[in-house]
Amino acid sequence: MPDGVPKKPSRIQMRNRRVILDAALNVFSQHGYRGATLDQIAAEAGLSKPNILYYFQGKEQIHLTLLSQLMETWLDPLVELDADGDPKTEILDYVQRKLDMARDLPRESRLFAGEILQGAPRIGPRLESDLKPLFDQKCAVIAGWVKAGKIADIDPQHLIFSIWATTQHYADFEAQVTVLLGNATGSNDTASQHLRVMFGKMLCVNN
Amino acid sequence: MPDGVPKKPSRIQMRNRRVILDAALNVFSQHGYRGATLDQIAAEAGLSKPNILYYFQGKEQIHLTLLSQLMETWLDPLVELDADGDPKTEILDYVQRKLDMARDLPRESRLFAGEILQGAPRIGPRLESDLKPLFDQKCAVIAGWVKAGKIADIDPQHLIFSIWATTQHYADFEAQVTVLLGNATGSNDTASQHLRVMFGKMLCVNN
DNA sequence: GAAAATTTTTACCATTTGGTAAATCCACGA
DNA sequence: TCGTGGATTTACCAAATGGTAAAAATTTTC
Repeated sequence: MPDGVPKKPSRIQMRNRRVILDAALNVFSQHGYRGATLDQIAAEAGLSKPNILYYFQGKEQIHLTLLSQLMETWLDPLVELDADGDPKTEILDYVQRKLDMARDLPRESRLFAGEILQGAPRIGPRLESDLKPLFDQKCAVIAGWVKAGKIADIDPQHLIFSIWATTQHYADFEAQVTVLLGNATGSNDTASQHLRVMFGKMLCVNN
Repeated sequence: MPDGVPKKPSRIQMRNRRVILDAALNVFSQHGYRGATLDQIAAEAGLSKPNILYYFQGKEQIHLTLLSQLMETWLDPLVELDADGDPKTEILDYVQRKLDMARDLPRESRLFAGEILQGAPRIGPRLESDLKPLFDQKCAVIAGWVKAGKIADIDPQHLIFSIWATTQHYADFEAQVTVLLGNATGSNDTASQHLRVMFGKMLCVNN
């Protein structure tokens, strides 16, 4: 059986892979792909550099692994958008899920933002193969709601862009947001409330 | 006069500084601070690396110079927001100016986004000193409009965040937008129309 | 408990990168 | 046209960086 079953990873392999990926997520999300170094990742993971390269083929593979894992998580909230649900509720719930994700997974949000910002040099293909089909499908769903007069006449594509932009903003531009809000108050769900009002009014059929 | 007047720069100095900064903007906006190299900048500028270091003290100074110059341009559209104008018009025009800037200066938008994404390590102080006062002032203006019942009851801070996020999205996430829109049609002002409708409905007092 | 397999460390290496010193080139005013 | 000061190149350098080979340590298996 010269190449058949990849052999299941040992406990120690599982643990160290997780530790390395978590450390790499910290470093990559903060410094970008080129700004991150294997030494930093190794230090953060509490392992030696050669030991890291025992678990991953190289720097690029670590980055790619992170992006791949992230892609699934990233699409989840949109997958859940249900064509058979109440249109306004479905969209507002989607906004909330996206905002929750930016809150709970800011490192992932920044990792993704950094990759796209640089022209998606590594994840580009998966945008086409994974993201675009889902995007087109959900745009069609929303277009159906518009045509049926269930929500206001709005361009589905740009609606989704606006949802992404406004929700991810709180993770990706956190440094700026923190400065401007004075980060004193528990302004946590002020954003949630604002976005709920904003998209709520936008979808309203009257006026 | 051992240190008084800095002496006015020659034509060749003016030209080369501009050339270098333009090249650096290309490289920094595409690869981030650490991802950019002096060799890349030199190649892009058509100069040798030591020659670049003849005009700037180092890599960091080039980056800082770009960010400083950018800061002014960046704040301009918000400065123009007039407390004495028609509230809805003022805000919608501001959205349009921001969107125009994302269209005309995508490199600058990405440079800024990259810096903030990494925690604003170099421009942080100027967020406090330059951006925050202006932000607070304009928030007060908008809050006044809200209190006077001239626009809907909306949180000024988060309104501005939403405007920044949605407009800059088209520059910062261009790689993604291009994939998802199929970049075929002249979808240039579809975004403008969408944002106009979106923020227009949001500010509407009725309902 | 010894052999086999896996994991970790030590000691490197080639390349890249930001930066410097000094020699050379060149424009331009006297 | 010649000298002078600014502009440019050549030849480097030390540190950092991604990565490797092989020995040593450790765990697992029989």
